Amino acid sequence: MERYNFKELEKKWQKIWEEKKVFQTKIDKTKKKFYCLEMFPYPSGKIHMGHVRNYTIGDVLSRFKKLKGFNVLHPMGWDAFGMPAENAARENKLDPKDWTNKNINTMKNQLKKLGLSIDWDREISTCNEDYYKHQQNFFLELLEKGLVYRKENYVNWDPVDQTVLANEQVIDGKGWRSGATVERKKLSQWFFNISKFSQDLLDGLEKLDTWPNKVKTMQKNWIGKSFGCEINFDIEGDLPIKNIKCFTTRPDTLFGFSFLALSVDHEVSNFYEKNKEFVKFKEECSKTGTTEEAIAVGEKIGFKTDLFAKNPLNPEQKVPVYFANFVLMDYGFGAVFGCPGHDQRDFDFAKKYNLEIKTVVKPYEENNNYEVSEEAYSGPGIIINSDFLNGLEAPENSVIKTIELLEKKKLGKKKINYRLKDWGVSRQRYWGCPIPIVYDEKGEAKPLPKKMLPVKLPENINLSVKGNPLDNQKDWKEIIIDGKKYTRETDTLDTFVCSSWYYLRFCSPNEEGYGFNKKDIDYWMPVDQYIGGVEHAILHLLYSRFFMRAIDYQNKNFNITEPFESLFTQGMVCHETYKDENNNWLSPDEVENVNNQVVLKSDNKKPVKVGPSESMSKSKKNVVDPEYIINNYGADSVRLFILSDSPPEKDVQWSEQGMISSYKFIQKLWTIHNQIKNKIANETKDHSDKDFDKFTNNVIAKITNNLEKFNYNVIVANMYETYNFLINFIKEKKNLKNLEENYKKILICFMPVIPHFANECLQEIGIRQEVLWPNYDKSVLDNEEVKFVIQINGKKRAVLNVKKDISENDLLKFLKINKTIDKYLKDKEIIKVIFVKNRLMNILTNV
RNA sequence: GGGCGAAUGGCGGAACUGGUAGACGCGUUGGACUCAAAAUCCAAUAGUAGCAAUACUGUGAGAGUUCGAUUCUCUCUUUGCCCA
Repeated sequence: MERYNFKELEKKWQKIWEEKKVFQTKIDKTKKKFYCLEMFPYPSGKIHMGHVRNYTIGDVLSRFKKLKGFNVLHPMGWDAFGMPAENAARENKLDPKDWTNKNINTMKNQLKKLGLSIDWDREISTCNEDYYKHQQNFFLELLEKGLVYRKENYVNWDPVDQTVLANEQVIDGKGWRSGATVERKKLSQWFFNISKFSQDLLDGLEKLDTWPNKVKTMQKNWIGKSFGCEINFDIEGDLPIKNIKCFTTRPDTLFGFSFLALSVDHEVSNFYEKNKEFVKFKEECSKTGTTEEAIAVGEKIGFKTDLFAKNPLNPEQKVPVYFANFVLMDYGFGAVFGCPGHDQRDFDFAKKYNLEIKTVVKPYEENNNYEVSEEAYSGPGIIINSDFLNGLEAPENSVIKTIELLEKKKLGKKKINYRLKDWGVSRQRYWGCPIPIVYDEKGEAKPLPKKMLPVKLPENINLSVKGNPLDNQKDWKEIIIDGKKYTRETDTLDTFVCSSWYYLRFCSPNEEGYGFNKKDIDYWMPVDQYIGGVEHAILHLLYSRFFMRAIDYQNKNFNITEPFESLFTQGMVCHETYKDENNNWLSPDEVENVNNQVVLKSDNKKPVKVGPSESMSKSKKNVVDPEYIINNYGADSVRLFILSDSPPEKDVQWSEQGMISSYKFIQKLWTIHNQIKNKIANETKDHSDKDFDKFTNNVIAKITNNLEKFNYNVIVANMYETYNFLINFIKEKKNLKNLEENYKKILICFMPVIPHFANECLQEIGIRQEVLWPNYDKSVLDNEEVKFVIQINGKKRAVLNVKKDISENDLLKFLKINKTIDKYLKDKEIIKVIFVKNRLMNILTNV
C-alpha cells in the first residue's frame, strides 16, 4: 500500500471540481437556498493563517449545507482598494492596479489549493470599474435621497507628506511615515447620514437573534443612545451672546453647577479669534488629540472667558464660562455644564481652577451631611442640597422629574442623544472609488449626470508627487459638461463603502445596469451565515447595516434592512514569540526545540527567549506561511488542524506538533481505509452487527449536531473517535454485511473537513454519484441496552449495562443480587430512590 | 471607571435540558519492531494512599439551592476583550 499522496490527490480533486463546475451556483427555486459568506480579504500579497481559519470554517459549513441538499451560494472576492497598494506602488514605482491584481492572482491560487468550495465564477474585485461604477451610482442615489452631504470637518494632516492621516496612522502625535507633528486641519468632506438611522440600527439589533451578544453590545455602545435634556443657559457678559445650549444626561445635578465648559470650536470662539492667549490655548488643545480616551486620560485645561452663565433653577447663581479641552464639538452642542461633585472630569477641572465643588447626590448609606472629597461620586443615591429636588432617587426618578420641571418652566426640553456620528467617506487618496461629483467655477458641488458614469480612475499617474494624486492630475480633473467647465472631486471613497454592499453584488455579479438585480437578491438575500473576525464588529458591520437601510430608504423595490441573518466571529491564530539575546524578534523557522529547550537553528544553538503566544503578525515575526504548510502537509491536514485545537470562536495556538499529528492522522486513516476497502471487496459478509450500526448512528448524530453548533473542534475529536473505533473493529476481524453502508456514511461525515481525502475514499469503494448527508435514526441509539449509573447516597458506585426502559422496581431487584452494589446496601435501610429513566439511579440509605 | 465574557490534568480542550468530570488531541512514561535510530504500533497517564481490588480528594476561592452542581443563585479573586 502506498502512502496517501496528498499532492497528487488534492490536485486531482481540485481539477475535477473546477472542470465539472461543481460549486457553480444558479437560482433553483425547488431547493432551499443557503448563502454562506466569509469576509472577503484585502489582497495584501499572500494569504495568512487567519484567512485559512476563516475560510476553512466557512467551507466546512458550505459543504455541510450542500450535502444537506441546500442550494449553497459560497462566493469570494477582493476588497481591493486601499492604502497598502498605494504605498507599495509608491515605494516600488509600480501601478497600484498591477500590484493589486498580482496579489489577487497569487492569493486566489493559494485559496484554491485549500480546496474551498467556492463559486469562482462570481468572483468580484472592488477596484474593477464594473464594480465601482455601481457604487458611484449608489452614491448619487443616496445624494438624491438626502443621505449624503458635504461639511467641513477636522482631519489629521501631515504637513510634510501633504496628506490626511487616519487616526491609527498618528503615533504619539506624529505622522507614521514622515514623523512630522500632525496638525488638525479643516477640510470639506462628504458624509453619509448614518446618524439618521441611529434608532433604527439600534432596534434592528433586537431581531438579530443569532448574532453574538458581544457584537450586539458593542454596536449598542457605539450607537450610544442617551436620554437627557437640552438646557438653555442665560449668559451675562460683554459679548452679544444671550444664551448657550447644552445637552446633559444629568439635569438633576443642576444645583451642583459650578462652571460652563465650551469646546474651542464652539461659535463663541469666534469672538476670541484675535485673543493671542486663546489662540495659544486652542493650539494646545489640538495637541492632546481628539480620541475620547486621550481626553479622558490627558490633563484637563481651560481658558476663562469674561462670560457668566445663570443656573436656570437658581437664577441667583452665576458661574464662569470656560473653554475646555475635554469638550468636543461633536457631542451634544459642544457645551457642557460642569458639576464637579458628580463627574470626574468636571472634578479634575474644578480642582485645577479652584472652582466650587458642591455635593448634590449622596449614596444611600450616607447621611445628609455627606460631602464629596477625594473624587466625584457618580453612583446612585438621594438628591440633597437641591431645594425642591431634595429626596428624589437619583438617577432613576430625579432625571425625569427635573426634565418635567424644566419643560414646564420652558427652560429646557427632553432630548435623546446618540453618540453615533455621521460617516465621513472622503479620503484624499488615489487608490479608491472616485466620487462622482464635479464643482462649477463658483466651487458649487454638482452630481455628475448618471449617464456619464463611471468616473474611471486615471491610469499611469505619478504617485511620487506629494499630496492627493488625483488633485495633481490636471487633465483628469478638468471636465467639460454641456460646454461648461467643471473640476472633478479629487477625493475617493472610504474603502468601507466598497465592503458595505459587496454581498449584494455576489448575487448578481454580472448585472450591467445596476449593482444587483431584484430577482437575484429576492432569492439569495439575506446572507444566512456571515463569518469573519470580531475586529469588524463595529465599523464594517454597522456600515453594511446602514447601507441596506440607505438603499431601502424611499425605495419600494427593496425591502432588506438586515443583510446578515446570522453572524459568527472566529478567533485569531496565535503563535509563540521568540527573541534572541539582543531582543530581536525571531521567526519560528529560525528556532528549534532541542530537549525541551528552544534554541537557534543556526550552528551556535544559542538559547532563545520564548514569549507569550500572540496573534500572528509580521512585526513580531511569529507567522507561519500557509502555502509552505499546504505544500508540506496538504490542504486536508491544514484544514483538520486549524479546526482541531480550539473552538472556532476562540483564539487558536498554532503548533507544528499539532500540524504534524493532523498530517499523521490522515495517513492513519488512509491505512485503515485500505484495510476496510479490502474487506468490502474480498471477504464474504456473514453477519450484520448492531454495535457498528449503533456507532455509526451515534457518530452521525454527534457530527451533525456539532456542525450545527459550530463545535468544529469537537467534530475533529469525533473523527478521531471514529478512527479508534475502526481500528478496533479491524482487529476483531469481523466480516459484516453492513460494513460498506456504514463506512460510506462515515466518509460522508468526513467530507466537510477533509473533502479531498473523503472524496477519494468514496470513489475507491465505488461511489461515484453525488452523495447526501446521512440521516441518523434516534431509535437505533441505545436500542437495547443502556449504561445505567448507580449512585449510593450521591456517590457513583457502578455503571451497569441494563435493558432499555427498565423499570425502577426491576432495577432495584437486580441491584440486590449484584455483589458490588449489595455490599453498600447490606444492613441499611433504603430511605429514598431517585430514578431517572435510562440514565441514573440514586439510592439514599440511612447512615 | 463602565459593559460583556472566561477560569476544568503538564498543555489545548470535551461534558446533551442539573445526572459517569477529564471525550479527543498534544506532551510525558513504559513496551514491541530495529544492530541502532527515525517512522510505525501497543499500553499507561487528574492527585494522594495502596502490590492490587479499592478508598478518599478534585472543575479559580467561599457560601447557598438540590438526592445530585463544571452546569443554577450570591460574594470574592484572577484574567481577557470592548468602551471610556
